[in-house]
This record gives sequence, structure tokens and C-alpha cells, in this order.
Amino acid sequence: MNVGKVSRMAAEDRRELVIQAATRAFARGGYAGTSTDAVAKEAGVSQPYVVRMFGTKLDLFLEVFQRAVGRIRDAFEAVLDEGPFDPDSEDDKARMGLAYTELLEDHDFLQVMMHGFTAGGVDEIAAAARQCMGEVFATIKRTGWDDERARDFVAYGMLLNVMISMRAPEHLEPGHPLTALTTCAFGDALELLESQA
Amino acid sequence: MNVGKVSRMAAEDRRELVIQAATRAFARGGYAGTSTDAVAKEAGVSQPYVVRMFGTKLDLFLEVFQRAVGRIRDAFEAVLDEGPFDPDSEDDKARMGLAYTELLEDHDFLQVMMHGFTAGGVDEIAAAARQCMGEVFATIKRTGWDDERARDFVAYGMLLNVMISMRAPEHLEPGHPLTALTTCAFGDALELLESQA
DNA sequence: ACTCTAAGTAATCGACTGATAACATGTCAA
DNA sequence: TTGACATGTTATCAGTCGATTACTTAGAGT
Repeated sequence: MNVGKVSRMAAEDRRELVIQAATRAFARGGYAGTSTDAVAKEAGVSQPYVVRMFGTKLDLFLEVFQRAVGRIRDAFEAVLDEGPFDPDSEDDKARMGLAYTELLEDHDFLQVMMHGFTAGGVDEIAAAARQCMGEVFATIKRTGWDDERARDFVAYGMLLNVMISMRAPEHLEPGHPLTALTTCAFGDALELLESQA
Repeated sequence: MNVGKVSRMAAEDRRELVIQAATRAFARGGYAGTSTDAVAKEAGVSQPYVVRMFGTKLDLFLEVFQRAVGRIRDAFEAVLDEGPFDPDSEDDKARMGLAYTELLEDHDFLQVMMHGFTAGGVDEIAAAARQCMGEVFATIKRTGWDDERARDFVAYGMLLNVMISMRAPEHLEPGHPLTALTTCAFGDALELLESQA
């Protein structure tokens, strides 16, 4: 009987698969709230295999977290690399915003990112969060924006992250005060989000 | 031998004491990362007593979370209640900002708030987060600001919360990209924060 | 002084957690 | 074909978790 039997796979491919499963799992429960067994079940492998592949649960989370933030940084860098960027152009600013908006489709890694940012109680996670946030800010500064403008851009992104983490776009009750904030914050991107809630 | 013996106390007072201890504990570890025993030790009572006082750990967290957000809402309401508020006045806007800045001294309840906002994986916490965020937004709207201005105000607050959660103000390394963001985001309030790090 | 209620603890439970060790097997090179 | 290594699993463990039960005792009211 080999029902459900997992076919063998190159370790590197399997690792990739587990990281993506872990992203989904950690997105839901955060670092402390997600067991290595939950990750294993999500990935369709055994729990000890997950642990042995990454050493410890903390190492796994750090890898998942750094990838999540890296994906955002890459999206910004792609915009900056695709041609000259005018710091005074509203169009170019919109291009940066759009790059982020497109990422909103995948809730998982945004939530992982927020879990990492708020896990100040675990020293190694907090240190990684500061490092990653610094890198993202450095990338955004490549626009030529001054500190204040870059700061406001990051702040707006944080608002979107928080709203997604509390699943506001999936709960647009008419008349609820939060609905005004949600529609105002997400704008056109809202339809994009509803379709896959 | 009655060393360390806790003197009796009215249940209401003890409850208040446990809630404050729980705020400190949850600020560090979040909901999933904090045991009821950790709360009990912080409060100086036994673990079963903590559980029986609040029913479940979830009920305790919800109470702590709602108090934390309520404290912010109250700070804003105090500004709005102290006299007429001109939505076009930069001074009045600064008064709202200052109300928040003053709260930054207590990291604990800000971190609890962020843990609640990002705990989307626990339905009841996410629902409470949406409710509380909606109330805060409704309060801010009492300024007379339009949605966009209120949204930007909230966004800025979220950035500060995130920076505090990752303990950026305590790690101002010269040359690190994050340092620019931190100094730019906190401004004068930074000295206030360093002194009690 | 006595009693009765409310404040608080000790003991304990089954479930779960991350991690380790031992074992099994598919697959590729020779 | 066969052997050896990489890919996986099963079994297991000590520690921790939230919660329940049963017990203790301080202290207000009479």
C-alpha cells in the first residue's frame, strides 16, 4: 500500500517546497503559534524531517521571514532597475506603489513579515527584522526620495500589512468604521483582494 | 514560614494587578508565545488562579488587548474633548500627534496591540482587532479630517508601532540604514525613548 | 470567639511540542 | 547487479501547556 506515498525528490526541491508550506503555516500562526508538525503536515512530510532539514524551528522561521522580506525588496529593486527614476515624478512614485500593490495578492508572506516584525520577544527574530527593514529602507532610498518621503512610503505599507493581517479586506461590513479606512487605504486594489479572499 | 507569602487582596484589585502583569508578559511573547504560567509568575500568583480569574487564556488576552487599544483611543479622545478642534490647523494636528508620542513611553501595551493586530490566525483575536481598529479610526475622524488624512495619521502610527516592536530605538547603530528611518520617524521623541530602554 | 465566604494554592491530567536516534528505501554510478 | 549514499520515516522522549479538581486559609461580619 503506497497510498499518499511521497515520491522522492532532490533535497533542494523538497526544501523549497517545505519553505513555501512553512510560509503558509507561519502566516497563520506566527512563530510561536505554529508547530513544526503543522509545517510538516502542510508540506506533506514527516515532522522530524522538517526539523532536520533546517536545524531548529527558529532557523526555519528566519529563512521563511528573510525570504518574505526579500521578495518585497526585490519587487522595489525591479522597478528601480528597469530605468531611470525621477524622485520628483508622481508617476514614478505610483510605479513603486504599484509594485507593492501587486504583492498584496499573496497574503502569506506579508503576514509572515508582520509576525517577524512584531516578534520582538525573540532576540534573533528582532535582530533579523531590524536588518531586513533596514535593507528595504535602503532600497527605497535608491529612489532619491528624502528621508521623510521614504518614511511615509514605508508607513503606508505598514498600514496595508496590518490591515491584511487582521483580514480587514475580507470583512467589509457596510457602516462599520473600519470599512471606510479599508476602502480608503486599498483603493482600487480592493477588488483584486476580494476575489481571492 | 511565610516568606514571599502574598497578602490577600480584593478580587477586583488582584484582577487589575494580573492584567497589568499580563500586559508585560504578552508584550514580550504575544498570545501564542506566552504561557499562563508566565503571566502568573509575573503577577506573583499561581497559574490556576490566573486561568480561573479569566476563564481561558484567550479571554485574558482579549481583555489585555482591548485595554491596550482603549488606552490609545482614550488619549485621542482627551485631546478632542479638551476644546474645539480645527481640522485645517497644523497645530491641532500636532496635538494629536503629541498625544500618541506621549504614549510611546510605555512600550508594553503598544506591543500587545501589534500582537493583536497581527494574530489573524485566531479568529476571535482578529475580530477584536478589526473592532478596536474601527473604533480608533472613528475617534480620529472626530477631528474632522477627511479619510485620506486620517488614514495617513493611522499609517504613521503603525510605522512607529512596528519600529518599537522590533526595538529599533534601542539599537541605533551609526551607519545602519535603519537608523536613518528610526531618527526620521521618531524625531524628538527619540531621546524620550532612549532614556528608558 | 466563631463561622462562613471569598481568596488563593497544590496536585494532577491529557495533549502537544521540538528534538533525537534508529531505521527504511529509492536511485544512481560502476 | 550491487553497493552506497541521499531521501525519507517511525518510534520515542523529556519538557511544557492550559485546564480541572480538591484543598487551604485569611479575614469580615456578628
